[in-house]
Amino acid sequence: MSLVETDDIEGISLHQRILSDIREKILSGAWAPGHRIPFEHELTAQYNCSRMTVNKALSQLAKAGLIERRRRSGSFVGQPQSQAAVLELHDIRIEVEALGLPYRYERLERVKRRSSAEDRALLGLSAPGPVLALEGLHFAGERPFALEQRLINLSAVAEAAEEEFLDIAPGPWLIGRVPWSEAEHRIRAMAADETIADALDIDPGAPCLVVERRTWSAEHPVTHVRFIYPAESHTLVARFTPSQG
Amino acid sequence: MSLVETDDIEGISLHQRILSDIREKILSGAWAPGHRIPFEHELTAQYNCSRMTVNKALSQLAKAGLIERRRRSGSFVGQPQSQAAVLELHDIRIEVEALGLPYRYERLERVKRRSSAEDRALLGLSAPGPVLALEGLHFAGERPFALEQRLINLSAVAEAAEEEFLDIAPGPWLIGRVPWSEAEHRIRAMAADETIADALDIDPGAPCLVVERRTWSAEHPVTHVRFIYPAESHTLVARFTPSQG
DNA sequence: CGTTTCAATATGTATATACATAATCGTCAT
DNA sequence: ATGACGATTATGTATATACATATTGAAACG
Repeated sequence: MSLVETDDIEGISLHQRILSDIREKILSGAWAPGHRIPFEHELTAQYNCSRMTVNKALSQLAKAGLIERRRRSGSFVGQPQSQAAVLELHDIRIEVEALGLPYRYERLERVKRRSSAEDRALLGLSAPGPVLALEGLHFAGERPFALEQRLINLSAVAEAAEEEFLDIAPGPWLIGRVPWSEAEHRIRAMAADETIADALDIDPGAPCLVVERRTWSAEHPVTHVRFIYPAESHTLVARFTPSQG
Repeated sequence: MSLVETDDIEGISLHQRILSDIREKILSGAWAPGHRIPFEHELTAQYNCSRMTVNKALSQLAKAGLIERRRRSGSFVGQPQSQAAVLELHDIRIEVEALGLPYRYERLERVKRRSSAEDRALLGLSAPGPVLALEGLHFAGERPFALEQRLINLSAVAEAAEEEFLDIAPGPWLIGRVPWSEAEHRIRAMAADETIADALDIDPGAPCLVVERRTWSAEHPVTHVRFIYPAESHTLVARFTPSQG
């Protein structure tokens, strides 16, 4: 017999099989939260493999949050999975073009200023500094599709100060330039006030979907953006399959 | 010198350090998409460690999608990250209790019927069959917090037919019983109609956040639920870090 | 009875090694 | 040129081993 077991009949590696066996037990409810799963040495015997192989599977399950491991005590099924879903946030241009409509961006306002207290709160900045405040409209055909209100931290993205953003949206511009390491989204419903209703050509008080995003690059706040969609124009879609395969 | 290197001064393991060093290079833009990162044997030399240790770091980066690995060719920085965000959808009870308010669920309606065409469209069913239609209110203190409209496919969850759901919400009940393998969410804004406004004790036409979820268990549609939140009562939050830390 | 100490135990990380597998490159024959 | 083929190379998976570390449980001690 060769040193390396080749039970690899179905094209999946052994640690993957161990991983999915255990995941199955947990997701099916056979092993309830808090249940102690077999020790590494027991699985080693059960699968007739080395501890390293078992360890690889269990480490991955632990990283995914499905199990919790405690030295000397063993590994336990984690508490009810928080219902996390992967939310895809497409570029607005892509969304509009997916509707078969011509896309256009139009700048409404562009102000360079020292950050106000409100600016700093939105960006998550502690010290004052230069910011760029932008407002623009995304069109689908002739109809306004979304209003964008954005702050850019010029201390983090100095080049943005030179850019006019007349008909290119700041989103794509930033993506090409500043790699982001972290982002936070807030999604809510809101009634359009006079200004927003005017820009989006809807009735004041009409419901809107608001998506706010804060972005960091290596600990530095980069931008805060608020997209305001008329209720009819937008639905976010999120698909979810529990824990990676 | 001991067999195991103990450069573990800062409490992070070596493969973790290698991983975050490389991630840093990628996120900072120093290594652009398509750039070939050093071979395992080069990193082995650079960090003065074994190939297994380097491999562990690179495998994790690959699983996270930050790099792409090709046999015989090497490992390459992946293409621009798709803007996916992890959206946490908590149990409503948890959310309410996090606000420090007492939680209560109250059933408004419960109808068992043969699925209508609309029911089948919502659930994603092709053939007719029995369904349970539920409507209920989630309270935070004395105020309505969310209205829930739910369909349960009784062909998939027969036990639900016997349950009254008078003051236990169908969500937690289902989670304990039916493991779900897939879910789809739709999020949008909507104006409250007469019925909804009445139930939530808000003005007709007031903006609401609507979260709809369809759930499958092993290919079978299980349930469709629509949560309707008054705009003030709810903000979805999604945090995102490209590739886990 | 409470506390300290110590051995046992399960996991965490790393090593050196072995073989498998996929892709690429150069060589050689057609 | 072109295509077949084998050598080379980088990654993929697994093994056996070694030592670290946190935590538990029991024994020893005051």
